[in-house]
Amino acid sequence: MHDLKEIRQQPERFRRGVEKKGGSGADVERLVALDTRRREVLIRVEALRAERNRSSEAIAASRRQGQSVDEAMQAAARGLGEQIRQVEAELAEVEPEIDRILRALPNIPNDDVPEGDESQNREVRRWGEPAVFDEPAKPHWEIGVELGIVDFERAGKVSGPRFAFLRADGARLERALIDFMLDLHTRKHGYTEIWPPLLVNADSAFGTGQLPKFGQDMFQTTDGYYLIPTAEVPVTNLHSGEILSAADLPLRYCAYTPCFRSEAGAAGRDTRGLIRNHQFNKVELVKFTTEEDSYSELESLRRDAESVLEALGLPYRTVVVATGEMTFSNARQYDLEVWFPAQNMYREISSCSNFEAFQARRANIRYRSEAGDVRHVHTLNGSALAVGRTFAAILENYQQRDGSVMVPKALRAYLGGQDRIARG
RNA sequence: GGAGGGAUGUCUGAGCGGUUGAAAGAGCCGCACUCGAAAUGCGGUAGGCGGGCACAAACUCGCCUCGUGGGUUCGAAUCCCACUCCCUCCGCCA
Repeated sequence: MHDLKEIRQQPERFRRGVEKKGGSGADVERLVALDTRRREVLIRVEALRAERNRSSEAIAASRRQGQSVDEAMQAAARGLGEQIRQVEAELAEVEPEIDRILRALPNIPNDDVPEGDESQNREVRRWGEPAVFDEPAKPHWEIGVELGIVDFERAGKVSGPRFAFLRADGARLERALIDFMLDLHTRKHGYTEIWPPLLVNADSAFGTGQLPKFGQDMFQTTDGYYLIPTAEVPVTNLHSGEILSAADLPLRYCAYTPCFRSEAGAAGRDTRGLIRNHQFNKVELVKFTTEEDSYSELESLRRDAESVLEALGLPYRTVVVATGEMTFSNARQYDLEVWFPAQNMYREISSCSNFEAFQARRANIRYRSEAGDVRHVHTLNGSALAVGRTFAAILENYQQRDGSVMVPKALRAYLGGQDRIARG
């Protein structure tokens, strides 16, 4: 959510920014007009309230001196109350409309973000050499099924499309990846591990920006909870409504959770495999910091995510995501894309974003600076990594001619020293 | 599910119709003492919105806010209603 005062001061900047993010510039213009109207009415209503307060004060003063209450004074005050009620009704027309528009307005991109659609994403890093295969590389869903470690058919029977069972070494590999990532971030990168609720209320979903516009992307329970689409939601809202101390910043959290997404609107895309399932595991990094530090924290966050791929020996590239492909709430977004040999392309495995104060305003997360003033924090988060996609990338990049899959060295300790997954 | 208690500022915690936007303590900031620190003493310290000011800061005036929403009243932290959340006990249960 934006600060209405900032929009008032720089309407053109917001209009352009919102349009780059696919929002409506007309909404910004409407907001400015409504804001002007609101302040006019507010001045009137506040003057009336001040008058009423003065007369109530006068009644109180004369009571205190033991004088009897002046009927005329009371009647006048009552009349003021009626006038106030009328002007307040005008406010009640304007304010909900301002609120409605403001809450649905996307964040605006930081200056350094390339404009345009996905094709304008700017590569900033490329790491690792894609392996060369004698025969065409198999897709991970074939490898996994042939090894007996992934089962889509039975998942279809038990749940439906876009689900998977993992079995034996598959289930162990998934668990090993989660442990490996958590250990890396908590021991080497200084994050505090969190195990959050997997169901959240509507306020929390609003705080991070899933609501009001993207409710259909989440699974909702019959009694008003949402299954989290990412740990970002509960972990960012961990400090909602709080005023943190500057001395505590930055706060760095790390959380493994299952994530649930309805994938409404993704019909027909990535219907096979582990890339786009309704349920997947993810290790998420979340930071709370100051506006001075948030962009350097974004760089280190991105490095922390990249280090997972490097430790696992998976070739990847990092792109700055162009304005048209960015999410609703963020101001700058890096995507990490891992190499999938069977598809012969890099595909997203992590998204690292700086939300600046956008989420902090929605969730009301502030801090008291050393100077003593209260300001909104900047929030950041990034996947490090999406576990299901990492699992898939390992199968494809480490596949052997005999159908087995080598285990990346960094992971072997988590699999009791096992260096290969073969048909069992 | 049943019975009861509670929600106040950065935190703990008083207040229970009118100088209470709020006692006290802690924390934090400033100053004094000190070579420095600790300890001690003195002072300051809620948030939001709007006006004035050419922007901003500072300053200043006003409005709103004591879980949320509504009501009673000239006037509500204080009374009434609804809701949310937390705690205790009982029941049930992984």
